[in-house]
Amino acid sequence: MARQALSVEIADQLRRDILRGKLAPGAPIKERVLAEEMDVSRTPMREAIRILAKEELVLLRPARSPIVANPSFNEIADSVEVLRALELLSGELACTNATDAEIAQIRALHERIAEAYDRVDTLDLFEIDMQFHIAIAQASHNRALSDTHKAFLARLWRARYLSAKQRRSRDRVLRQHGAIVAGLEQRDPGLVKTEIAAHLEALLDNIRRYLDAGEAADLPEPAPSGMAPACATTAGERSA
Amino acid sequence: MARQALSVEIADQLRRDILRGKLAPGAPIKERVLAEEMDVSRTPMREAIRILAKEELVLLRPARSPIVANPSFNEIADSVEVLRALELLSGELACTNATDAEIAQIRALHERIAEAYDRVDTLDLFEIDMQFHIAIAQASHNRALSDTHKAFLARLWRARYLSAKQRRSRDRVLRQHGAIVAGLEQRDPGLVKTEIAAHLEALLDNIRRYLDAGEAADLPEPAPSGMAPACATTAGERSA
DNA sequence: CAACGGAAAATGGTATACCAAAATTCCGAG
DNA sequence: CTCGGAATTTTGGTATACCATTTTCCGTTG
Repeated sequence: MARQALSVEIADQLRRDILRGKLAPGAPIKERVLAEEMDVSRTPMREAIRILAKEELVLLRPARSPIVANPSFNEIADSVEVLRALELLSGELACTNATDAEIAQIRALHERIAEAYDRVDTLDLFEIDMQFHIAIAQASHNRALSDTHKAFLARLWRARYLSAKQRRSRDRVLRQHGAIVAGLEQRDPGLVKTEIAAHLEALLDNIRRYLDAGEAADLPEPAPSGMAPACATTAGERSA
Repeated sequence: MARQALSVEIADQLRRDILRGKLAPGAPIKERVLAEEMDVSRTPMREAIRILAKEELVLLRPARSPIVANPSFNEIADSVEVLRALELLSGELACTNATDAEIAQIRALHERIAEAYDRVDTLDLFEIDMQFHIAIAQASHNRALSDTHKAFLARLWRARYLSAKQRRSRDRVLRQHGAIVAGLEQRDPGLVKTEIAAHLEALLDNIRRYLDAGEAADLPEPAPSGMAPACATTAGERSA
């Protein structure tokens, strides 16, 4: 028996396509078409779509094609607010529960980010950044917390990725990461929480700036109603 | 087109069965058998199981029957800790964002609980209690928050239900609910947060007490139908 | 008698066929 | 030329059949 792989694999692929922009926000997800393209049957494709729906990367509409989520800034801000609460709790718990080895690993990730910052592709850098934040959540030794935190990170993946792509805050990011690590090493919840809050505040600022710029420059391509043809276009681009 | 109903309906039914104890913690969920029993095909049954898995009411195991979740006290405590963070944020935001009408509705629910406390079935009372807490989260006007909060409430449904069934804390519950409502009416985040924290602290105490008593009295009743050996085995592994 | 091995049954994952509702298209009336 | 409605097409939901792996249990063997 294939170890529960196919639908998960499909979900991973779809997620990548969404984040890379191959499937634009607002574009419909036609399970039949995508299943054909990926050469799988509709059943695992359906499951994959459900997985992404649970991550809020796609929106399920009753009796309609699911569409790629296209959250407004306010919706993103709401998610960031929840993420902040989760990360603050993570930081606090990690100060108590993390092992020295875990903290050392978090520092290692921080240094890996610093070392790679100007060297690697944004997406790769972004992956390491995700690991950094996930590692902190896991250091809380609270599975419910780290899982939920991970889910929100996934949900905000696109927004965070677009923010990271700007690369306008190298120094700030590294400084804040460093401060968080230092706070963990000193087991100082206050310090950790302060820095995490500042970090997320800056993230939100970055996203706001990007969306403002994007609106002016037609970046977020709203695709509200007239995207029926856009659908075909996007689907066509997909195979390219 | 059936409005995406069947799998959701099945999920609701399964959830009820789980919470009512018809499907004991640790019992395997055989999609074929259950589909037969409910007279539906395996496809929507599968989806229903995934829905419940996402709520962490059932555990998906690779290449094995899913089983009804049987969280340890520590796992429940972890979830409650996250729930607390979510409810604290909800309360704080609700003080700023809630409309007067929403707060009035929350008060109405509180009074309905007080009125019904000694009159109705535990499960019914519990439903109203859920509505009360959900209403507060929704009053935050943060969809990501209220949705996540709702998910955790669902995840903790069984533990909270078992706690509520004891009915040992009528006065405390009503007093705390009243204080939360008062805090909202005064738009006093400090008061609201204090009371919510106390409320959840008490919940956790209640759950701990129940589980302690249950362990002594063999409460986690083994599976009713013929899957006794598998149930015992799995449950044993789980807690280990 | 216990331990091991293999055949058979059971089970979850996948593919496909069918159905009903919704969206779209197309034709005819005004 | 426009508008309305019916037929067609499209699409998601459901049922069922098939496959691969896992589990179970019995017979063999040391």
